[in-house]
Amino acid sequence: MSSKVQAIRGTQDMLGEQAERFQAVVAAFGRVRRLYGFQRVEVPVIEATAVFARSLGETTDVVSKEMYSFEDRGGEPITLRPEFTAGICRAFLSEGWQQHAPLKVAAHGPIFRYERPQKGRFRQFHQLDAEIIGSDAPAADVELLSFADQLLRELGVADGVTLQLNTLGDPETREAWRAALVEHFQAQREALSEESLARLDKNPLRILDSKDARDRIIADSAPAIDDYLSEAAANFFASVTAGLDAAGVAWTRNPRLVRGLDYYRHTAFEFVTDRLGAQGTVLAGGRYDGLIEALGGPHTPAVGWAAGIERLAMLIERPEAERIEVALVPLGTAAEAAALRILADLRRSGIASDMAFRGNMKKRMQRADSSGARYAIIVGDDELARGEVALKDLTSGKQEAVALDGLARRLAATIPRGGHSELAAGLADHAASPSSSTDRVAKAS
RNA sequence: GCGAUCGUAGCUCAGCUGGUUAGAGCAUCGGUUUGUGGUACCGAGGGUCGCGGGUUCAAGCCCCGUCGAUCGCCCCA
Repeated sequence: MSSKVQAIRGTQDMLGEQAERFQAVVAAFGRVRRLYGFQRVEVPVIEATAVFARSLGETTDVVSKEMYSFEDRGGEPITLRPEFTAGICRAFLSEGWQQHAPLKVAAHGPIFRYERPQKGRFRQFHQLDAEIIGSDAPAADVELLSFADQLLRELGVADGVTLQLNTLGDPETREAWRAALVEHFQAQREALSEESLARLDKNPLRILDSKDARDRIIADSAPAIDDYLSEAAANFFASVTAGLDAAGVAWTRNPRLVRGLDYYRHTAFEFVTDRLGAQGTVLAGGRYDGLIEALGGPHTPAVGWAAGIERLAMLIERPEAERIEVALVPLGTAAEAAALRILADLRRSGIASDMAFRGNMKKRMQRADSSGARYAIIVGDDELARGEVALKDLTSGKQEAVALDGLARRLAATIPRGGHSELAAGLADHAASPSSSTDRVAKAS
């Protein structure tokens, strides 16, 4: 294999079921996004490295070791986006989108991180992303979390997933708590793991979610943020949780859920599953009121989340495979020309169809069958002479002669329009029953 | 960056303590007189056993390296 071309480590090629799962996640995101009034936004995959370096704080491991950075031919430092948020905030500033604040936007696409691949973790992966920029209201947090919650419900993964919620408070709260934590850990530093000793200098909050048993005892007895919350911060968090309760979004408090970077304020959350090993976080986000300032903009409060498409795709029920409705089976050269005409008519009428044009009739019928089509249209010289075709129902095996004239129109009336009306079909499914799509999968399998 | 396990046909795997021309199922392609699919039967193609080196009379099997995969650690914006 060494002489053959191969995919870059940590990238993936998807076909068939994998691609269908991926597409199902994106389609659900698109539907729910519209229900919540989030506009679709498109931003570049590449940005000036400074966009991410400044938003992430220049020094961290994240910036120095885990970004795909390079110089372009003009010598400009460029980075493949390691997240959506910084790029969207940059666009918010450089495109003058402040005039639209508060701005509700959603995006999805490839994300790059130079990491060791493992389960549900790739170097090129894909995220869904939602942001509300320019609102300091707790209602924005609630809105965003409701969106996330409904998305996971519609994907059918909500049952195995819990929303863990915490507050990091306002800057004063955060500083006071951080100082108390450092003091607490310093006092017992001999008992900490080596990793946590390093964290003590770099990122003390992270000791709270250490997996090491030695750290756990110390972390569990660490001071809780609740004792340091300012009145304003406490009120903010209370509004968020009350809003979630009112909206019927289930949550649990996780006082050890933290974010390392200073621009995070108030709400932090993760939707977590136990079904993906060490990579159990399926959707995560929080309030980042300090980020836009870090990019050189005016103080602009904002909240957002991102979710890994691949991880969600692994969790959902297998989606129904895409298939065509009608397969044409022409017999002979004259018939093939006629069949091409019929095929074009069907497709223009919105009926997904294809043609089997190789092999003898048996092979062609086999191909028609394995395409998953509901009908086969058999076009032979006999039929053509009479101005008809044979329409065979591949489920029942019944076959009848049908006039060529108006064939596409007749079929269009009985066959649901397929292919390019996925969004409408999805909405219809949802209206009928939230679980209808999984029901169909169950029946099909 | 670190550790563990793994790497045989497109896919899932078999290949006994190292011993002739490396197998199966599925898939693909063709055939059972180009007019009828889901079954059945016959046949074909497809592998320098990830790659490189070493040990040996002999390596798919043992050793080293390398690349890749998987799972975990670190990290997780």
